[in-house]
Amino acid sequence: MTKEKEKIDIKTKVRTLFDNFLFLKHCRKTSERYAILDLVYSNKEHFDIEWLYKEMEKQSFRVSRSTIYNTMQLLVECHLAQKHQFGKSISVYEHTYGNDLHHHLICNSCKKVMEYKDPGLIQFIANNGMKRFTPTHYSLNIYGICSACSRKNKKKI
Amino acid sequence: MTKEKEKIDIKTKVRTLFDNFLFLKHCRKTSERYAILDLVYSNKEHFDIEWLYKEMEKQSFRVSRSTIYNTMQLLVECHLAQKHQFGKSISVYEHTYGNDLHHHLICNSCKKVMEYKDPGLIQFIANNGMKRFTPTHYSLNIYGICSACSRKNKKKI
DNA sequence: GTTACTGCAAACGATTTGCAAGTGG
DNA sequence: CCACTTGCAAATCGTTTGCAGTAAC
Repeated sequence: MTKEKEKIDIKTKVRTLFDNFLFLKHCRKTSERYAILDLVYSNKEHFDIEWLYKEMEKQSFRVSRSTIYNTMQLLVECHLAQKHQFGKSISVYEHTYGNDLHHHLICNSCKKVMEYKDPGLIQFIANNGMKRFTPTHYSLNIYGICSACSRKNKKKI
Repeated sequence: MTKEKEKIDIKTKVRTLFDNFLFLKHCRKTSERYAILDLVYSNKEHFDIEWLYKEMEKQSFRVSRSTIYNTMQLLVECHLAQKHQFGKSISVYEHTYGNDLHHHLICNSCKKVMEYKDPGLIQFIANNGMKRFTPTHYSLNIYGICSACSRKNKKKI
Protein backbone atom coordinates (compact mmCIF):
# COMPACT_ATOMS: atom_id res chain seq x y z
CA MET A 1 0.00 0.00 0.00
CA THR A 2 1.35 3.46 -0.82
CA LYS A 3 1.98 5.97 1.95
CA GLU A 4 -0.86 8.14 0.62
CA LYS A 5 -3.38 5.34 0.50
CA GLU A 6 -2.37 4.22 3.98
CA LYS A 7 -3.09 7.69 5.32
CA ILE A 8 -6.54 7.74 3.75
CA ASP A 9 -7.15 4.29 5.19
CA ILE A 10 -6.30 5.50 8.70
CA LYS A 11 -8.54 8.54 8.31
CA THR A 12 -11.45 6.30 7.30
CA LYS A 13 -10.75 3.94 10.17
CA VAL A 14 -10.61 6.66 12.84
CA ARG A 15 -13.76 8.24 11.47
CA THR A 16 -15.58 4.97 12.00
CA LEU A 17 -14.17 4.63 15.52
CA PHE A 18 -15.24 8.19 16.31
CA ASP A 19 -18.67 7.53 14.80
CA ASN A 20 -19.20 4.56 17.10
CA PHE A 21 -18.02 6.50 20.10
CA LEU A 22 -20.38 9.38 19.37
CA PHE A 23 -23.26 6.96 18.87
CA LEU A 24 -22.63 5.17 22.17
CA LYS A 25 -22.30 8.46 24.00
CA HIS A 26 -25.50 9.84 22.41
CA CYS A 27 -23.50 12.70 20.95
CA ARG A 28 -24.31 14.39 17.66
CA LYS A 29 -22.32 13.90 14.49
CA THR A 30 -21.47 17.45 13.47
CA SER A 31 -19.35 18.55 10.55
CA GLU A 32 -17.09 20.49 12.94
CA ARG A 33 -16.18 17.35 14.86
CA TYR A 34 -15.30 15.42 11.73
CA ALA A 35 -13.30 18.30 10.29
CA ILE A 36 -11.25 18.57 13.49
CA LEU A 37 -10.68 14.81 13.61
CA ASP A 38 -9.44 14.94 10.04
CA LEU A 39 -7.00 17.74 10.86
CA VAL A 40 -5.77 15.92 13.97
CA TYR A 41 -5.00 12.96 11.71
CA SER A 42 -2.99 15.04 9.25
CA ASN A 43 0.74 14.43 9.63
CA LYS A 44 1.56 16.95 12.37
CA GLU A 45 3.34 15.26 15.31
CA HIS A 46 2.51 17.57 18.20
CA PHE A 47 0.14 20.51 18.02
CA ASP A 48 -1.82 22.80 20.32
CA ILE A 49 -5.31 24.32 20.24
CA GLU A 50 -4.05 27.51 18.62
CA TRP A 51 -2.44 25.57 15.77
CA LEU A 52 -5.71 23.73 15.12
CA TYR A 53 -7.59 27.04 15.16
CA LYS A 54 -5.22 28.75 12.72
CA GLU A 55 -5.09 25.71 10.47
CA MET A 56 -8.89 25.47 10.28
CA GLU A 57 -8.97 29.16 9.39
CA LYS A 58 -6.47 28.50 6.57
CA GLN A 59 -8.79 25.83 5.25
CA SER A 60 -11.62 28.39 5.40
CA PHE A 61 -13.49 26.24 7.86
CA ARG A 62 -14.64 28.57 10.64
CA VAL A 63 -14.77 26.96 14.07
CA SER A 64 -14.60 28.55 17.47
CA ARG A 65 -11.91 27.71 19.97
CA SER A 66 -14.63 26.37 22.29
CA THR A 67 -15.60 23.76 19.74
CA ILE A 68 -11.97 22.76 19.31
CA TYR A 69 -11.55 22.35 23.07
CA ASN A 70 -14.79 20.40 23.23
CA THR A 71 -13.86 18.09 20.36
CA MET A 72 -10.32 17.46 21.61
CA GLN A 73 -11.78 16.39 24.95
CA LEU A 74 -13.95 13.87 23.14
CA LEU A 75 -11.00 12.59 21.11
CA VAL A 76 -8.95 12.12 24.27
CA GLU A 77 -11.90 10.35 25.88
CA CYS A 78 -12.15 7.80 23.09
CA HIS A 79 -8.36 7.38 22.96
CA LEU A 80 -7.98 8.80 19.47
CA ALA A 81 -5.74 11.54 20.85
CA GLN A 82 -3.46 12.14 23.80
CA LYS A 83 -2.94 15.33 25.74
CA HIS A 84 0.49 16.34 27.06
CA GLN A 85 1.91 19.16 29.15
CA PHE A 86 5.63 19.31 28.63
CA GLY A 87 6.44 21.57 31.57
CA LYS A 88 4.55 24.53 30.14
CA SER A 89 1.10 25.91 30.82
CA ILE A 90 0.12 25.13 27.23
CA SER A 91 -1.27 21.70 26.38
CA VAL A 92 -0.20 19.83 23.27
CA TYR A 93 -1.90 16.90 21.60
CA GLU A 94 -1.00 14.04 19.31
CA HIS A 95 -3.09 11.47 17.53
CA THR A 96 -2.73 7.91 18.78
CA TYR A 97 -4.27 5.57 16.22
CA GLY A 98 -1.61 4.17 13.89
CA ASN A 99 1.00 5.90 16.02
CA ASP A 100 3.42 3.52 17.77
CA LEU A 101 3.83 3.79 21.52
CA HIS A 102 6.74 6.08 22.24
CA HIS A 103 8.33 8.29 24.87
CA HIS A 104 9.32 11.93 24.64
CA LEU A 105 12.72 13.57 24.71
CA ILE A 106 12.45 17.23 25.69
CA CYS A 107 15.39 19.57 25.22
CA ASN A 108 15.97 21.79 28.27
CA SER A 109 17.60 24.36 26.05
CA CYS A 110 15.48 24.77 22.90
CA LYS A 111 12.35 23.05 24.37
CA LYS A 112 12.00 20.90 21.25
CA VAL A 113 10.07 17.67 21.81
CA MET A 114 11.21 14.55 19.99
CA GLU A 115 9.68 11.11 19.91
CA TYR A 116 11.73 8.15 21.02
CA LYS A 117 10.79 4.55 20.37
CA ASP A 118 12.36 1.77 22.40
CA PRO A 119 10.47 -1.53 22.34
CA GLY A 120 12.68 -2.93 25.12
CA LEU A 121 11.86 -0.11 27.49
CA ILE A 122 8.17 -0.25 26.65
CA GLN A 123 8.17 -3.98 27.29
CA PHE A 124 9.96 -3.50 30.60
CA ILE A 125 7.51 -0.90 31.87
CA ALA A 126 4.52 -2.97 30.72
CA ASN A 127 5.78 -6.12 32.45
CA ASN A 128 6.59 -4.37 35.69
CA GLY A 129 3.20 -4.90 37.23
CA MET A 130 2.69 -2.83 40.34
CA LYS A 131 0.60 -4.10 43.21
CA ARG A 132 -2.68 -2.47 44.15
CA PHE A 133 -2.74 -0.24 41.07
CA THR A 134 -4.17 -0.98 37.62
CA PRO A 135 -2.31 1.06 35.00
CA THR A 136 -4.19 2.25 31.91
CA HIS A 137 -1.47 4.30 30.25
CA TYR A 138 1.67 6.20 31.12
CA SER A 139 3.93 8.96 29.92
CA LEU A 140 7.69 8.97 30.14
CA ASN A 141 9.30 12.33 29.49
CA ILE A 142 13.06 12.43 29.37
CA TYR A 143 14.60 15.90 29.75
CA GLY A 144 18.09 16.68 28.51
CA ILE A 145 20.10 18.41 25.84
CA CYS A 146 19.52 17.64 22.16
CA SER A 147 22.39 17.20 19.72
CA ALA A 148 21.84 20.59 18.06
CA CYS A 149 22.02 22.49 21.36
CA SER A 150 24.93 20.35 22.50
CA ARG A 151 26.86 21.41 19.38
CA LYS A 152 25.92 25.06 19.87
CA ASN A 153 27.15 25.00 23.49
CA LYS A 154 30.49 23.47 22.45
CA LYS A 155 31.08 26.32 20.01
CA LYS A 156 30.53 28.90 22.78
CA ILE A 157 33.34 27.41 24.92
CA MET B 1 20.91 8.62 63.82
CA THR B 2 17.29 9.24 64.85
CA LYS B 3 14.70 10.20 62.26
CA GLU B 4 14.45 13.67 63.80
CA LYS B 5 18.20 14.29 63.76
CA GLU B 6 18.39 13.05 60.19
CA LYS B 7 15.78 15.59 59.15
CA ILE B 8 17.66 18.44 60.81
CA ASP B 9 20.83 17.22 59.11
CA ILE B 10 19.16 17.37 55.69
CA LYS B 11 17.82 20.85 56.39
CA THR B 12 21.33 22.06 57.27
CA LYS B 13 22.77 20.39 54.20
CA VAL B 14 20.27 21.89 51.74
CA ARG B 15 20.68 25.30 53.32
CA THR B 16 24.40 25.13 52.56
CA LEU B 17 23.73 23.98 49.01
CA PHE B 18 21.25 26.83 48.52
CA ASP B 19 23.74 29.28 50.06
CA ASN B 20 26.41 28.30 47.54
CA PHE B 21 23.97 28.52 44.68
CA LEU B 22 22.83 32.01 45.70
CA PHE B 23 26.45 33.11 46.07
CA LEU B 24 27.44 31.83 42.64
CA LYS B 25 24.38 33.44 41.08
CA HIS B 26 25.02 36.76 42.84
CA CYS B 27 21.63 36.52 44.50
CA ARG B 28 20.84 37.87 47.94
CA LYS B 29 20.30 35.70 50.99
CA THR B 30 16.92 36.84 52.25
CA SER B 31 15.02 35.45 55.22
CA GLU B 32 12.04 34.73 52.93
CA ARG B 33 14.11 32.42 50.73
CA TYR B 34 15.44 30.44 53.67
CA ALA B 35 12.02 30.20 55.29
CA ILE B 36 10.52 28.81 52.07
CA LEU B 37 13.39 26.33 51.63
CA ASP B 38 12.81 25.13 55.20
CA LEU B 39 9.11 24.64 54.53
CA VAL B 40 9.81 22.82 51.27
CA TYR B 41 12.01 20.43 53.24
CA SER B 42 9.33 19.71 55.83
CA ASN B 43 7.82 16.26 55.31
CA LYS B 44 5.09 17.08 52.77
CA GLU B 45 5.38 14.86 49.68
CA HIS B 46 3.72 16.99 47.00
CA PHE B 47 2.56 20.55 47.45
CA ASP B 48 1.56 23.56 45.38
CA ILE B 49 2.15 27.30 45.65
CA GLU B 50 -1.11 27.84 47.51
CA TRP B 51 -0.20 25.26 50.14
CA LEU B 52 3.13 27.00 50.72
CA TYR B 53 1.35 30.36 51.00
CA LYS B 54 -1.23 29.12 53.51
CA GLU B 55 1.39 27.25 55.52
CA MET B 56 3.63 30.31 55.77
CA GLU B 57 0.62 32.27 56.95
CA LYS B 58 -0.01 29.64 59.65
CA GLN B 59 3.56 30.11 60.82
CA SER B 60 2.90 33.86 60.96
CA PHE B 61 5.59 34.45 58.36
CA ARG B 62 4.06 36.82 55.81
CA VAL B 63 5.29 36.28 52.25
CA SER B 64 3.67 37.21 48.98
CA ARG B 65 2.81 34.66 46.36
CA SER B 66 5.25 36.40 44.01
CA THR B 67 8.11 35.65 46.37
CA ILE B 68 7.06 32.03 46.63
CA TYR B 69 6.97 31.70 42.83
CA ASN B 70 10.35 33.40 42.59
CA THR B 71 11.95 31.20 45.26
CA MET B 72 10.53 27.96 43.86
CA GLN B 73 12.02 28.83 40.49
CA LEU B 74 15.41 29.20 42.15
CA LEU B 75 15.02 25.89 43.99
CA VAL B 76 14.15 24.12 40.76
CA GLU B 77 17.14 25.75 39.08
CA CYS B 78 19.58 24.42 41.67
CA HIS B 79 17.89 21.00 41.67
CA LEU B 80 16.70 21.22 45.27
CA ALA B 81 13.11 20.89 44.04
CA GLN B 82 11.21 19.45 41.11
CA LYS B 83 8.14 20.84 39.43
CA HIS B 84 5.39 18.58 38.10
CA GLN B 85 2.14 19.01 36.22
CA PHE B 86 0.04 15.94 36.65
CA GLY B 87 -2.43 16.65 33.87
CA LYS B 88 -3.86 19.73 35.59
CA SER B 89 -3.27 23.45 35.12
CA ILE B 90 -1.83 23.59 38.63
CA SER B 91 1.86 22.87 39.24
CA VAL B 92 3.01 20.78 42.17
CA TYR B 93 6.49 20.54 43.65
CA GLU B 94 8.53 18.11 45.69
CA HIS B 95 11.94 18.38 47.31
CA THR B 96 14.65 16.26 45.75
CA TYR B 97 17.57 16.15 48.17
CA GLY B 98 17.45 13.03 50.33
CA ASN B 99 14.44 11.89 48.32
CA ASP B 100 15.00 8.65 46.39
CA LEU B 101 14.37 8.66 42.66
CA HIS B 102 10.83 7.49 42.06
CA HIS B 103 7.99 7.49 39.57
CA HIS B 104 4.41 8.61 40.00
CA LEU B 105 1.18 6.68 39.93
CA ILE B 106 -1.79 8.94 39.22
CA CYS B 107 -5.33 7.72 39.73
CA ASN B 108 -7.62 8.63 36.83
CA SER B 109 -10.58 8.52 39.15
CA CYS B 110 -9.66 10.32 42.39
CA LYS B 111 -6.58 12.10 40.93
CA LYS B 112 -4.46 11.03 43.89
CA VAL B 113 -0.71 10.93 43.20
CA MET B 114 1.38 8.19 44.76
CA GLU B 115 5.09 7.60 44.66
CA TYR B 116 6.39 4.34 43.27
CA LYS B 117 9.96 3.13 43.72
CA ASP B 118 11.31 0.42 41.47
CA PRO B 119 15.11 0.17 41.39
CA GLY B 120 14.95 -2.26 38.44
CA LEU B 121 12.95 0.11 36.30
CA ILE B 122 15.13 3.09 37.24
CA GLN B 123 18.23 1.07 36.36
CA PHE B 124 16.73 0.05 33.03
CA ILE B 125 15.86 3.58 32.02
CA ALA B 126 19.27 4.87 33.11
CA ASN B 127 21.13 2.19 31.15
CA ASN B 128 19.09 2.73 28.04
CA GLY B 129 21.38 5.36 26.60
CA MET B 130 19.83 7.14 23.64
CA LYS B 131 21.94 8.40 20.81
CA ARG B 132 22.35 12.08 20.11
CA PHE B 133 20.59 13.15 23.30
CA THR B 134 22.11 13.71 26.75
CA PRO B 135 19.48 13.12 29.41
CA THR B 136 19.62 15.14 32.64
CA HIS B 137 16.45 13.87 34.31
CA TYR B 138 13.13 12.34 33.45
CA SER B 139 9.63 11.86 34.75
CA LEU B 140 7.56 8.74 34.39
CA ASN B 141 3.90 9.16 35.20
CA ILE B 142 1.75 6.06 35.19
CA TYR B 143 -1.99 6.68 35.02
CA GLY B 144 -4.50 4.11 36.17
CA ILE B 145 -6.96 3.19 38.91
CA CYS B 146 -5.85 3.04 42.54
CA SER B 147 -6.95 0.24 44.87
CA ALA B 148 -9.42 2.45 46.77
CA CYS B 149 -11.25 3.52 43.59
CA SER B 150 -11.10 -0.01 42.22
CA ARG B 151 -12.91 -1.24 45.34
CA LYS B 152 -15.47 1.57 45.12
CA ASN B 153 -16.21 0.75 41.49
CA LYS B 154 -16.74 -2.93 42.29
CA LYS B 155 -19.35 -2.01 44.90
CA LYS B 156 -21.29 0.02 42.33
CA ILE B 157 -21.66 -2.99 40.00
C1' DG C 1 -40.12 19.66 18.21
C1' DT C 2 -36.69 18.62 21.44
C1' DT C 3 -32.21 18.71 22.89
C1' DA C 4 -27.50 19.04 22.07
C1' DC C 5 -23.95 21.92 19.73
C1' DT C 6 -21.92 26.10 18.24
C1' DG C 7 -19.90 30.78 18.58
C1' DC C 8 -19.26 34.64 21.12
C1' DA C 9 -17.93 37.18 24.96
C1' DA C 10 -17.27 37.28 29.57
C1' DA C 11 -15.31 34.78 33.54
C1' DC C 12 -11.80 32.16 35.60
C1' DG C 13 -7.52 30.79 37.82
C1' DA C 14 -2.72 30.06 37.87
C1' DT C 15 1.17 32.62 36.92
C1' DT C 16 3.80 36.87 35.51
C1' DT C 17 4.81 41.59 35.45
C1' DG C 18 5.48 46.60 36.67
C1' DC C 19 6.48 49.52 40.09
C1' DA C 20 7.15 51.84 44.56
C1' DA C 21 9.06 50.83 48.98
C1' DG C 22 12.31 48.03 51.64
C1' DT C 23 16.76 45.79 52.64
C1' DG C 24 21.09 43.10 51.84
C1' DG C 25 25.93 43.66 50.70
C1' DC D 1 24.07 53.96 48.71
C1' DC D 2 23.16 51.00 44.94
C1' DA D 3 21.00 47.15 43.04
C1' DC D 4 18.31 43.29 44.05
C1' DT D 5 13.95 41.80 46.44
C1' DT D 6 9.71 42.26 48.15
C1' DG D 7 4.55 42.97 48.17
C1' DC D 8 0.83 44.59 45.93
C1' DA D 9 -2.23 45.11 42.22
C1' DA D 10 -2.90 44.89 37.55
C1' DA D 11 -2.02 42.27 33.42
C1' DT D 12 -1.60 38.02 30.96
C1' DC D 13 -2.85 33.83 28.85
C1' DG D 14 -4.70 29.31 28.28
C1' DT D 15 -8.93 27.39 29.28
C1' DT D 16 -13.86 27.19 30.88
C1' DT D 17 -18.46 28.81 31.19
C1' DG D 18 -23.10 30.99 30.26
C1' DC D 19 -26.18 31.97 26.98
C1' DA D 20 -28.75 32.92 22.72
C1' DG D 21 -29.08 31.26 18.20
C1' DT D 22 -28.60 27.02 15.19
C1' DA D 23 -28.79 22.39 13.70
C1' DA D 24 -29.01 17.14 14.63
C1' DC D 25 -32.15 13.60 15.01
